[in-house]
Formats: sequence, C-alpha cells, structure tokens
Amino acid sequence: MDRRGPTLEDVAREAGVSRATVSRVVNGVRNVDPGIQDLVRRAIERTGYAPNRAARSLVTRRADTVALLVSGAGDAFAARVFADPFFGRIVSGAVAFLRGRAMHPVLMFAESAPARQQVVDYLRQGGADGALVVSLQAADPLPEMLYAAGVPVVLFARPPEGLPLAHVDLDHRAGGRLAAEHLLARGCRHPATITAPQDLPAGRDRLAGFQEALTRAGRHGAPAVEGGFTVDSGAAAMLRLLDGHPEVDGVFAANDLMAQGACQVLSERGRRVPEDVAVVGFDDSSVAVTCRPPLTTVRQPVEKMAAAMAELLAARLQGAGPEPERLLFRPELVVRASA
Amino acid sequence: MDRRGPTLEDVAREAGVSRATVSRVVNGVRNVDPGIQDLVRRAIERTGYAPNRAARSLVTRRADTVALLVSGAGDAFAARVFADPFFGRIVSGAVAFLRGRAMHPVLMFAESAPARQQVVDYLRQGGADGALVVSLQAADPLPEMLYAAGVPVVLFARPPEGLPLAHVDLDHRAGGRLAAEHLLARGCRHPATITAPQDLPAGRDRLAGFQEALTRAGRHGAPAVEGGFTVDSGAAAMLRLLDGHPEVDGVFAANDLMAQGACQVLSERGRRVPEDVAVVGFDDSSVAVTCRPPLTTVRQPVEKMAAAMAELLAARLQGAGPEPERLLFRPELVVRASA
DNA sequence: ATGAAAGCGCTAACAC
DNA sequence: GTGTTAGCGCTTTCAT
Repeated sequence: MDRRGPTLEDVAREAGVSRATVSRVVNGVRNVDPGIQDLVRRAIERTGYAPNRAARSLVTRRADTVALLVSGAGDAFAARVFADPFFGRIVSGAVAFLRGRAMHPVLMFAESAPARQQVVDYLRQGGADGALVVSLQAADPLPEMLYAAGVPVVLFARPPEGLPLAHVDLDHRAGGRLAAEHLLARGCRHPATITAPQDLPAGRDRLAGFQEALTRAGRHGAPAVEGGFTVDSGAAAMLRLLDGHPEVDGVFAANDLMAQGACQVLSERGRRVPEDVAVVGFDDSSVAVTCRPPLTTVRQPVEKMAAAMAELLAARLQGAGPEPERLLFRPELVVRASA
Repeated sequence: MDRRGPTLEDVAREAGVSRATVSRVVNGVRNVDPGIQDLVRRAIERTGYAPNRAARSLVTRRADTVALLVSGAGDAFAARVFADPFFGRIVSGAVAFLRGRAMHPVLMFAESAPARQQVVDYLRQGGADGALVVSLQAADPLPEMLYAAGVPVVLFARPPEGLPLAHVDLDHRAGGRLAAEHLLARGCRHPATITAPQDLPAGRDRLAGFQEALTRAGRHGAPAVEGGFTVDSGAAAMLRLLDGHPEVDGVFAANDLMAQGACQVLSERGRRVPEDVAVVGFDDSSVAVTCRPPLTTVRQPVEKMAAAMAELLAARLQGAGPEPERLLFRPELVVRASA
C-alpha cells in the first residue's frame, strides 16, 4: 500500500540539477536550457516520476479539477440518470471542453441530503476548483449551498429565484412555440399537450410557449395534462387526454419519454401516429429515434450548452470578473415520422 | 478567486488551543477533553473552517477518493454510457457502499487514448487512491496501464488474460443455461440465439451455457447469429434467423436491447411474442420493462456486484494482502411476458 | 490530555 | 538560465 513514488528531489539528483529546474521542466516554464530540459526529461523517464497532486495543489491553491454535479433526489437516482441520454450529452459536451484545458472532470451525484453535504464539503475542501451543476428538481438546495460556500458554480438551467449564479439555459418558451407551430402547420385542429412538472420553470415555459403560439393562431384553451417525465406518466396522461378529449389530433409532450408513452397508448387505442394523432416530443433523446414511429421533437443543443458552461466556469476560475453570466440557447425542431 | 479560507491555525487561535488539538478534534481522535472538544467545535463553527484536502493528503498519502472508471471507445461515448441503465446500477451499488466510508466516489470516462492517459495520470498523481473499472471493449488497454502504474484496481468482469487483478464477475455460463432451460420448459422445440460479440469472454460464456443446456436436453446445433449489443443489431440478427430458420420458436438474445430489436422484427413479420416465438433477454435493464411485450430476462445482481467491487478495493486500500481476489455471482431469471 | 516541532512534495520569489 | 529558500496547511511523533 505504500505507493510513495520518486519525488522531484529524486529526479533532480538523477539529473544533476536542482528541484526548481525539474519543476520548471515539468510545468513547461520557459527559460530552461534545451540541453538541460532533455537531461531532466530523461531522468523523469528513468525514475518514472509523477508529480504529487496534493503537494502541488497545496501551493498553487488549485486542484485543476472541476466537478460535474448531478443533483436530484430519490431512490435509484443514479439508475434514473443513467437511463436518460440527456446527461450523456451534457457530460460529453463538458468533458470535450475540459480535456485539453488540463482540467480533470469528475462526476459526482448529489441524490440525498448526506450526499449533498459530502459533495459540498469536497468542494469547500478544495477537492475541485468549481462545479458545473445539473439540477433535476425544482427546489434543489444544492445551488444555494454551493453559493453559500463560495464555490465557483455554473448551472445548467436557471438558478432559483434570487441566486446570482452563472448559468446556461434553453429558450424553453421558444421550444413550446416551435412544437405548436409545427402541429398547426400540419393541419392539426385539436392540439393538446402533456406538460412537464409545472413546478419547474422550464416546464411552465414550454407550456406557455405552446399556448402562446396557439393563441396567436386564434386557438384557445388546448387541453393540458401534467406528466412526470417518465414513459408511464406520458402513457397515463395520454389516456386521460383521450378520455376527456377524443377529438385530439395532435399532442405536444414536454419530453421524449412521455411522447413515447403517448405513442404506445395511441397505438393500443387504435389511433395511428401521425395520421390520426400527430405527436411532438422534446429533447431529441435516443428514444426519439428508437420510438415507433420515430419522434418529431424539439432539440436542445445540449453539448454546446454544456461546453459553454465549462467555458464560463473556466473563465471564472481564471479570474474573470465575478459578475455571473447568463447564456440563452435556441431550440430547433427535428422532424421525423411522428408529426 | 482567492478562496483561501480559515486554517487550522486560525481555529486554534480562536479556541485558545494548539493546532494539534484542533486536528485531533477534527479527525475524531480520542484523548481529547470533552470540554475542549466543545470549545474547538464552536470555534470551527464560528470560523467556518474546512480542512484543506491537499494539505491533508500530502501527509496522509491518501486522497480518500476512489475513481469509478468507465472505459471504452468511440464517439459520443458518454452518451452511449448514459443510455444504458446498466451503468446506473453499477454506480448506485458502488456509491452506496462508499458513502459512509468517507470515501468520495468520482466518476471518470476513458473513451480515447488521451483520455485514458489523463485518467491514469490522475491516479498516479494520487488524485484518487484506487479505481473501480468497468470496461466495455474486449481489448481494453486501461487495466494493463493501471496495473503497470501500480494503482489498486478492481474490475467489473474478468481481466485480460494474464493480468492478476481483483475482480467481480457474473457466472455468464449459468446465465446462458438459465435462458435455455426456460425456453425448453415452455415447450420450445426450435430455440435459437442472438449472441453477444464473441470476442468478449462473457459473450462466449453465455453462448456456451446456452448450448450446454440444450445439448444436455438432447438438442444440438441451435442456430446462432452474432449481434453487437444494440437494438439494430438485434433486429438484423432476428431477420437473418427468420430467413434461415423460419421454424424458430424461441430466441435467447444476449442482452435486452437486442431482444427488443428481435421483438420489433418479429411483430413486423407477424409473429406473436411469446405465442409464436418466445424471447429471453439478458440484463434486466429498463428496456426489459418498457419493451412490448415486457421481457423475460436473465438478471445480473449488478448493484451487489458493484458494492462488492468497492468493498474489495476498500479492503485492499486498508492494506489487506495484495493477492487479487475474485468474486463470482449467480444470475437469476426474471419472468415477464415475452417467454 | 496537550503542545512543540518536524516534515509531506511542491512552487515561486528571490538571488546569483 | 539556474539554484536557494521559504512556505502552502496539515498530521504526527515526541515531550511534557
């Protein structure tokens, strides 16, 4: 268990120079004679030297690590997160940016009060220099905790009211409009919607945008049933919609999983998609492709957004002004078979 | 950006004791007067002290962090990983064990050569004390690299030939047998299989177990087509099976995604599942539930296995003998509608 | 039971 | 261009 390896001192001795010189070579500082650089590099090779992170970060006050926090609640939280390709896209985007910046991305989960506390402690103790956080619940205490701890943070989605935190977000309202406009353009006369949980600002915005576009087209009061982002909740909502409004010929589901649930119910009830009822999803997740029929859906530029988060954080860590920034992204419609 | 907080020294001054005493309180060492403990705790409260990880780990030579490495290759690797609930279960299991052990789990991806190198460096530099690794490709260089770097490692699945690394694994052969026996018990007379990639030991074992059970029952030479773990590959394999062996009335797919693909093709070809063709999957992933019909499938006790991995690693870090251990787990059959 | 003091391995002034 | 040196904040003997 004694993994103590060679130190700078050892390399210095081996190369016949001082610790400082080796340090300069390791950190790529100029002002080192090319010949000596070579000497040192060979000594590093021979000794198998690897710098000690702890020692380095003790003096630089940086961990060169950023935490990617996925926050939410509930049992089997990780299982749910991993069932949703959405997070994969966020991770891909963030990781892509951080690599090459010599910043190690580490993913952590904050699914319960103790887990949250551990994560906050980890950051307060300097385990990472800052955090990118993706929050799944409306009233998530994590952003506030991180803010209070003075940890540099960038959020995916709007921060809770009153918290001045940097963030990136989608123009959800525009997304809702996109869906409505597409359904109308296809000739739907009785559009309805399966909404996201309405305690989420994003959920309210998608609904508002949808209604706004309908209103603008002279249609009022489209039926709306609230779902819970899962396939089952989408199926249940579709059943209620069908029972209460059998004339429905177009449905906007606030995410793809619910859209899939809706499609299943429709097909069980003998309604063809899209001929009898057109369905539009949201997210362009992988189920949009595997769903039968493949889903027409509103796509968020998630990777770009995640990369932007990472960039915002990096800038902040470099000492850019502390004013929290905000970046808003535009959704686009991906047309497939379902609408 | 200067997040320098209060130090042990500050707390000591505030409490009117020495650094050493504060350190003892923080680390829960006995032999500290209860009155003084209180004093110190209050001082910590007042100052908002948080120990500095770097300083601590510099002296203890431990990061109190373990890396959860997901290794594989390809574009949008993270996206693929996040589409598969399997990883969620691994993460859940490992995280559940590590919490409460005061070990921070950090998830990292090694999807390309540079990423692999970064991850290995991170560990060599003491960013984490050890690694739990889940490898997705047959010839993954990561385990070997970690072994060479002297990093304590526990693998999910069998290590490459000749590498003496601790690991947990499923008895895949038993899984294949379970599937075959179930199909036979249902009365299938013409069972076939869609296999996992045969360069994976697990893939070979599942097939071998399947064939073994059939042979034992007096049935030889069941048709087998190799798939690639995806829905599409399962669909393609099912097509080939149907074309070459129209009499097939039972299919064992080596994972649930392929089973789903098979079900889709069967239904498109007018075969009812399970009446005309029974289908058994593998993994008991979330698609097993959402699939129509829901899949009968071979379940791995993934959470238990992951927790065991973490436990093995923890033991190793505590200085347990360096002989790599191996733990083999038994699969079980989950019966749903498809077979 | 508590304190004093010696480093852990590294970077960054500061001399030369 | 290179070496010397002073810490970074903490744990841990060793005295007391």
